[in-house]
Amino acid sequence: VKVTELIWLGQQLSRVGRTEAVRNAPGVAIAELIVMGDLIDNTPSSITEIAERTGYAQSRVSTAVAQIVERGWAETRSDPEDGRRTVVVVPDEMRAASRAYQQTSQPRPFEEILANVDPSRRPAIMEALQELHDALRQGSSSVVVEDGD
Amino acid sequence: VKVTELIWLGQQLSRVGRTEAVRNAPGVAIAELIVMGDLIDNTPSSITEIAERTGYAQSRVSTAVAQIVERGWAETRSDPEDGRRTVVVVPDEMRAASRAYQQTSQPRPFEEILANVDPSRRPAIMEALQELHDALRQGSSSVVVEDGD
DNA sequence: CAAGATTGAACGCTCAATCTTG
DNA sequence: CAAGATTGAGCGTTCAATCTTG
Repeated sequence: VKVTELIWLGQQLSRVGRTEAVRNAPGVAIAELIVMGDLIDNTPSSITEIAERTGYAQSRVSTAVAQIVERGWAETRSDPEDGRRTVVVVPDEMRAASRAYQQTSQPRPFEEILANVDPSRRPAIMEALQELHDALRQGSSSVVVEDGD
Repeated sequence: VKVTELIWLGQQLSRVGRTEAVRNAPGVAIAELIVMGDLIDNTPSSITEIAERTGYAQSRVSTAVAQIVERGWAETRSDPEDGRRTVVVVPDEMRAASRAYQQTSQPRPFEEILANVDPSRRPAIMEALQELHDALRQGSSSVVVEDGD
């Protein structure tokens, strides 16, 4: 894999995902969805923590969280131990909704990505993507919420 | 893999690659490098063909090619069969230089990506990325040049 | 007419700086 | 002082429209 291939591949993957996201949630910025996904998988977090995990700039996370709260998808509270920190809390209903969504419209973008892949190889590819995702995320020291149904 | 995870993963992959590319080729736009990589792997192509394969907008490819030619990395010729078409030709020396480059500085960005991956799984992950790349590219009907040394 | 060049608006992001406030 | 909000400049890209030219 060449460096340009890596860049290109990354662009295509996020492009396909982005197209799907825009279809399902028109008018919602991608950064908001990424932040929501991050919040769903983690314990209540400060702006800085979210920025570190997602890789977005602090200013971007700050505005994204503001929009998320405006949408009623999460709440912000003051950290009782450090009043300066804004802790973003996502209600469990959102986690449940997210899980429900996964089961219905999961296939679409992955079908597109795997269209030209040998069917017998598809599970291995998906598994590799998941591992890669988890490993990269781990690099940002995230704490995964074991989200018991 | 959730849709937001797909988008995030894609962003990280291209971000890591982009950082490496900027380090090695400061002042060169990413789109130029992607187009160069595309040209190296394909027979001489028109602007439209490059745009279809890379997924970049026609206007972006047009300006990127202009800059590439200015750098002396490729030449444009008129298609003898259709004077309207601009055929972009990359000299074999560039292919050789690209290959030489692969062998030297290949490791860097992939080290970073695979840092938190179980070492025994790394070959499988890299293989999966290559397959995925080739499959997605195939979707844009590219003609790979068998680049005999 | 179709291929490509060119240009300008819009978008989303980063970066950097500044302001507010525990 | 540090966390976060806010704002503006800069960058790269898409989109859409227009112009040029075989």
